[in-house]
Amino acid sequence: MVKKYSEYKQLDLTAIGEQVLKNWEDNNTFEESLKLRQGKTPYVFYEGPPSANGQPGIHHVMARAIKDIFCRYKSQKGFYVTRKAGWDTHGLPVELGVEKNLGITKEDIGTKISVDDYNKACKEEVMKYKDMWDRLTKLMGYWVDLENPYITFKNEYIETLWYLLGELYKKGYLYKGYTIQPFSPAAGTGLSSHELNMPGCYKDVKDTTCVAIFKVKAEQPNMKSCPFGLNDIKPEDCSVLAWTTTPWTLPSNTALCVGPNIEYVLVKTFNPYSGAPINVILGKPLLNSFFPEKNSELSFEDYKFGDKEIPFKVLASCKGKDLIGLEYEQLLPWVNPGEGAFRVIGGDFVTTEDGTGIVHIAPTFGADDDRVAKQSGVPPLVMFDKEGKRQPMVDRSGKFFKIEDLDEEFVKNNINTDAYKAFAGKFVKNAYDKNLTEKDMSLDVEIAIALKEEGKAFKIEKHTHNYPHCWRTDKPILYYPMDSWFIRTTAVKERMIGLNKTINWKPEATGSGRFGNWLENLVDWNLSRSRYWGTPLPIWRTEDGLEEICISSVEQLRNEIDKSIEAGFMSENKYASKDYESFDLHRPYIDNVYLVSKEGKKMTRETDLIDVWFDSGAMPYAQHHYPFDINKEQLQQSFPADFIAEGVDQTRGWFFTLHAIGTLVFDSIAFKNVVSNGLVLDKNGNKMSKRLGNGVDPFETIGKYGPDATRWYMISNSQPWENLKFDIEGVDEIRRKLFGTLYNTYSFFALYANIDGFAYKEENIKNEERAEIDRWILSELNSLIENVDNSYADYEPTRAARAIQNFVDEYLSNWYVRLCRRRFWKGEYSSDKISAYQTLYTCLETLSRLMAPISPFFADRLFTDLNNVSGRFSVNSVHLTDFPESDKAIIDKALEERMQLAQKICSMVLSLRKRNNLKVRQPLQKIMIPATNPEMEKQILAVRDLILSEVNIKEIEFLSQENNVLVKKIKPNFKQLGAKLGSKMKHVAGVLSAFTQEQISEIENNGSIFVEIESENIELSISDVEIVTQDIPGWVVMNEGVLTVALDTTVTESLRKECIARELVNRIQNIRKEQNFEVTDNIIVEIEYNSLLEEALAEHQDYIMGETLTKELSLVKHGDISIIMGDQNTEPISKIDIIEGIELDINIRKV
RNA sequence: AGUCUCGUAGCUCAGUUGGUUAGAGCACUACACUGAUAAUGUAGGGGUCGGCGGUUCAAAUCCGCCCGAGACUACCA
Repeated sequence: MVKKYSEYKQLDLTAIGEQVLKNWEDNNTFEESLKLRQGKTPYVFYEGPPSANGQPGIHHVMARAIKDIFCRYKSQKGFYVTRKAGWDTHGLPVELGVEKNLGITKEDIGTKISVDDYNKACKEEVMKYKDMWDRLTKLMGYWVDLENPYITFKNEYIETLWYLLGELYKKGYLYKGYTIQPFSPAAGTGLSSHELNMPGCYKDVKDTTCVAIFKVKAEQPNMKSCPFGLNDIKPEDCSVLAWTTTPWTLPSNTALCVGPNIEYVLVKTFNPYSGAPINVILGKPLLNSFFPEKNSELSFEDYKFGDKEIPFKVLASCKGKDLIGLEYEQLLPWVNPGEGAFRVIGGDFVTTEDGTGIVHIAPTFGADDDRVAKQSGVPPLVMFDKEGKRQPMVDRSGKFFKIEDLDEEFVKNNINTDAYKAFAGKFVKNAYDKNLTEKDMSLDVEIAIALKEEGKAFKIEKHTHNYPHCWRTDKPILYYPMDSWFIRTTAVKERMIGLNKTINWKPEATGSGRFGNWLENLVDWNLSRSRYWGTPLPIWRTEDGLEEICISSVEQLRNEIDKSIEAGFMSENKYASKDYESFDLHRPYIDNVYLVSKEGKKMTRETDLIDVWFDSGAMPYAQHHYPFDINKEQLQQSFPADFIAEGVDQTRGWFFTLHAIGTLVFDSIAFKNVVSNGLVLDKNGNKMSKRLGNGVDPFETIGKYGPDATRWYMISNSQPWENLKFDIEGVDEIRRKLFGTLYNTYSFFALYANIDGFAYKEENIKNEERAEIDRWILSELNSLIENVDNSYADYEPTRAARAIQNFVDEYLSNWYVRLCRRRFWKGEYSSDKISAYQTLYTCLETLSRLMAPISPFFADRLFTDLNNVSGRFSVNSVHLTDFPESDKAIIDKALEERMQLAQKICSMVLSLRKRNNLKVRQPLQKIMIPATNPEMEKQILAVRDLILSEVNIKEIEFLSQENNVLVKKIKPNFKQLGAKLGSKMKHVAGVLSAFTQEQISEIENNGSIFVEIESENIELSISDVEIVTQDIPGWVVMNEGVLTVALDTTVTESLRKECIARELVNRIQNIRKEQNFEVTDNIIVEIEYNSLLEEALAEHQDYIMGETLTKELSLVKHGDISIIMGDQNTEPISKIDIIEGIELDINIRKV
């Protein structure tokens, strides 16, 4: 039995999704697609691991569609594309989720709940929505190996991380330092920026602020001359003004920071609190906020201490960079910070919005401060506690260190006890001191007063500013130096920048801009996190910090523990077994491991966990348990990645950590191509959020519109890296426009191919023997293949999708199928008909292969529906076929151009008909086209028949340009003339627009013409201008660009008869349809007599009968039709209206 | 605050190296077609190309500033 093409009642993309998914599962199609390519060149893809502790959203469909598209595409291109899934399982959100579920806080860990149970809860929490993720992955058609994912909490995974850290340690890239982090003395804990960004944390508070006077030193070893160019002023008579909202940090000041490009002034005035004459330096833009303009006229001689208005005089000005290096005396000489302090340094972040334009730098209490101080080699002000540890001036409870808590030696050598003792032990914020209230005098005030008394304060006032508070205690936080482990990324900064330039970023700007800038401003990677649920830092230290070890494998750990047992620091080795299921590398188990140092001292693990970004950045190696399960050669099979894709928010996340670890450990990029996709917003452009309830449920969308429409919409609507405004109506539009059209085209094909038994068994008809329109659509198809192939290869899925859409709608459906319809149902099974079938079949089959990466389900259905009959491919899925190859020999650009010309002409004629009320069914005699050149005439002639039949016209007449009935219009060829004439362009344009018909003829005939512009003769050649026909008197005319079409609107008697014949055909077809005849049924027709109809029949009877499969056609007198009503065969009489105002009876029955 | 991206019709988007009527689809209105028919075509309205300034004979396009949206990084005297 001949197989039939499946025909469907209607398009149901959801059902297609489900059925095709089932086929894939039944046939293991994904595995097959891999097997098929085994041994071929690998195309390496890395899955950026999602965290399954949150539900997947529609944006995940977006990100995963992009990943899937290129993996499928490359697979079709013959590469071996393995795709290992992964799960990101560590991190704060997991901890917070667990705490919320169990109703506990961090403090309860170890008391209300054992750390053991806590970790168990984390493992469960992190996989909470795994099933949902797996379901979405399958439903949306994302092919990734879910059976063997890498999971970041597995011991094997962690072991690879330790190995990598060990490598970094060996290279000296791992070190302990400190960073300035938000710290809550009230809660005694550091805070993450995440916690700081919780609503309500930033509050307006009123604090005492102080502008301090920093006296310039007499000796200036760094300055060759006075930066202000003044010789008569001694340095020691000058001072620098700096403002602070936290006067308690002033004793820790070690530098002052100016903006290199900001202008500064030296101002002569008096100290408002002492009346002493001084010269102060401050930012010029801020001059008047300290010195009202009017006071510049006050007399210095008349000033008396206590006067409200203080005179001032600007002596000179200079740039900030000129001040760099200026040394000053320590403001509050309590503690000696050592060499290099008390200098003016430069920093980009300095503004002149408030303050003095000069920033007081206390490196221990500000992140910016710390950074610029390090850059300039300025030391922080630190003290040493009893244990010999470096400490800032403030301890962890928020007070200045008590002298008795400090190292005696240090106190003796570096502390001015007399000055410091008055302040030691005081809390820097009253909120930290149980014995104080906000009404009591704050340390800020005390210090400000002390400065005032010493003549070192210029302005003291209350100031309201926004300051972060601890979300748990509601008390202000401090920025505080905290111990941290770092990776010295700055050591390979240049290398990272260099390697980044070899990465293909989509879009390019993210790579060079956002990522590039990030690398330019690279700082060392702070690895430390004070948490529970994460990868532990594998470093053990002796208590004095003099000896340490970095463990880089479980085996090493095992051996070290054995040594430790021998030394008596441990009693048993819980890591003795080689079974990775038998132990756990997480806290708290690992914290119970104590090792022994070379000197025989006990070593304790550094309690920090590492940044979870290290987990994901290490996935290229850890997913394969490198180097324990695979060696370096094997690693190179899957490193670096050819392609990764993730949201643009990963720039500083995953993209960075992949790149950093790749560079640090392997001196290599980690990925060659990266697509960073934008956000998915709601249809109004707002971010989707639970709070707003504007999120789109991916299951609902896929359930309603099917996975293909959803994917296609997301990819085609905007470039992946732009934000997508997700509008469900758009998905429906894709369903209708693209899949609906394609479905209709397929249905059309299937209908007739089934009738004719076309199964693509015949030899391919040679291209040159095919009809013009066949050659055209095949040319367009091959152009499309090339275009789509290039777009995918360039990681431009949107371009590919749009090109396919355009082809399906504009070319295939709206032109090829429309014009070729009758070739499919009319006539014998001739070679022309076979050519039509082969052509349409080829288009559909090729489309299925082109669109397979984007709409994998529909494409597969289309492919298998076709292939089940033709058996052209031996595989049972489009995803097992190769990507189509463009046949250059079939591409005929001239043909494509002239078909476009034909389409344009048709559209113009239809428009003319419309305007003149001449329906298409009314045949008309001719159209006239002025041929601009012989080439154009030739092109049109080649497609003449298509045009004529499409617009129902008998002939085309070409008018030569010399024809003087044409009314023409001339305008300059701007691009060419503009370059030539420059500023005279405007004049010439004006002159040309005023050209008479005679002048236009002159330039046409002579090839050039002289025009006078500003009494200068300029020669214009014919190529400098564009001449178009504007009108043909007596005709209805339309023009578009260079093309002009005129229509002969005369309806002759003969044309009218022909129209009647066509009307009749139309009515008969309608009735056939109404009565549900098969398209192949032959019929007998009887119509009521009418003289006009009779005349029309006389000429067109054969045509009418042929079109409608009528075997007998007769005209019957009015009333006679009813006579045969008694016949069983009879169908009811219908009324038709083919001639204006006359209704005729008609009867149609099957033969 | 800094860095980056984006801003074109009611909506979603095109718009080549600057070149003169700024395009397409959707939606809306009218008409047509009817052997693809729960499809299709044609026509129409609708734009200070975010704003201002500059370069140029010529700017949606190049430059500067500003406004708006978003992301990331910060939160600071």
